[in-house]
Amino acid sequence: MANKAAPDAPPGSAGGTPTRRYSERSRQAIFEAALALVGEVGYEKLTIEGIAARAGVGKQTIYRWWPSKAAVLLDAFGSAADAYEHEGLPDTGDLAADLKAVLRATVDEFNDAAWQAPYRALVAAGTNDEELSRSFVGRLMEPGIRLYVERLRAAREAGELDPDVDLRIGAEMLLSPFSQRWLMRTGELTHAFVDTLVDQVLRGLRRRD
Amino acid sequence: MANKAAPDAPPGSAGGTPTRRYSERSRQAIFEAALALVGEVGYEKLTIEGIAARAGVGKQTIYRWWPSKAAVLLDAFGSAADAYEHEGLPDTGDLAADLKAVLRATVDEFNDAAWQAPYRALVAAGTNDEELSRSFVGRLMEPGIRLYVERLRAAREAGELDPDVDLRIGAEMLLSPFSQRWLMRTGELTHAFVDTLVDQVLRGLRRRD
DNA sequence: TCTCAACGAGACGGGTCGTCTCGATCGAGC
DNA sequence: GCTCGATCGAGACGACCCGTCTCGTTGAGA
Repeated sequence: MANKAAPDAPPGSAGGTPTRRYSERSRQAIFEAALALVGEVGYEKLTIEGIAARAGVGKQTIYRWWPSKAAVLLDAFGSAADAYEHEGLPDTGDLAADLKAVLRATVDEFNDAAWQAPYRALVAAGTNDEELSRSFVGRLMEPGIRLYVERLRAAREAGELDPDVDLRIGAEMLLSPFSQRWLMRTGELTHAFVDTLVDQVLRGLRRRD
Repeated sequence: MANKAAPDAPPGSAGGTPTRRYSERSRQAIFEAALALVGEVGYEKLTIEGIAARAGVGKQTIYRWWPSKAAVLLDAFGSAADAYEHEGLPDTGDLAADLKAVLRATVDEFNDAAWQAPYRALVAAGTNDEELSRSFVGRLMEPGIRLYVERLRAAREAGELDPDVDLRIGAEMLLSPFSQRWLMRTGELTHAFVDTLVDQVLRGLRRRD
């Protein structure tokens, strides 16, 4: 079954299909309009008509390629995220320091207002739409989680972590309290918080001497 | 500033204001209609008009008391949740067993379809609406988190946990991976998962011998 | 140069929004 | 019991957005 949230990119990605017609200009205009508008009016008041008008595009052009405003945002966000490809977490040999550095940077990123509106909008939409959330998780979240799992695996193989540790759950112990605080505003997102979190999580994962 | 998501309950709670007029029948009918409808058509297609029609109530009666459909759901959910007051987590002296028992029960509860729609809807709405999310967290989530913090505190005072442990973050290490999996569907919610999670979290919190 | 799908633009019926206006209903105070 | 006034159920109203459907127009592929 085709992933309705990620339609074929018209001219890009040399697929098997002959090729769609021109549209790249409209595509970019739609992404920019969607991201700008969701920041201005919020997700609830974001409309397809509004995006089309702002992008200088016909409504049909949007309806032709995306099934919902959430799908437009997902593509817009994914297109922006693809820009900086993941190159893995740093590995200086000091696991705690590496994790703290990355998570501190992520704190700053998540406290940036420009980021918040579209990202929150996507999570919210995915909460109520299972298919969308699967696309969202698979495209934007899962790769990030795997980076942490891999960094933990390297530490385990270096003898730093207990061999019996469940790496996936270990990564979730690091990331979920973080994203939960941000998403549901159950607590502040500070450098001190991630430092304590990293220390307390690693205490449980480390090999006993 | 008044909490717009939780208007004065008309006849209940003897406040300073003289008293609102009768409405309890309508109030209950609105809650029942809202919860039933959100389960049938989902949050996106839930409308104020629909709730009013189903409850046999004028639209104005809803608009008079609540600012949005999310606020109606929050009150409906809170009113249902107030029914079974929290009486604290079990304390048999075996922390791991107690936590596993409670979290396993919570797994079953969260896998219940009837629960999911309104709860997801509220989280989603709160994601995009800061004030709503603060009401939601304060009224429905924070009390639950505190139960875990208190159970951990009892264990720490019994000498089971390290005295330096941050209880709040400890509780989040237990609960956030859980709710994250449920909310964003990043993984399955099973008894085996919570068992491993509890073991792995407690490994880090326990006092070293 | 010709062809034809995608394009911008916008008309269309249907539905919901939030506000407003009706009598009717009921609690509070006399 | 009677008056008073706020809330009640009901629904009309204009505005907006939905998703579909035409229009000519544009531009890439043959």
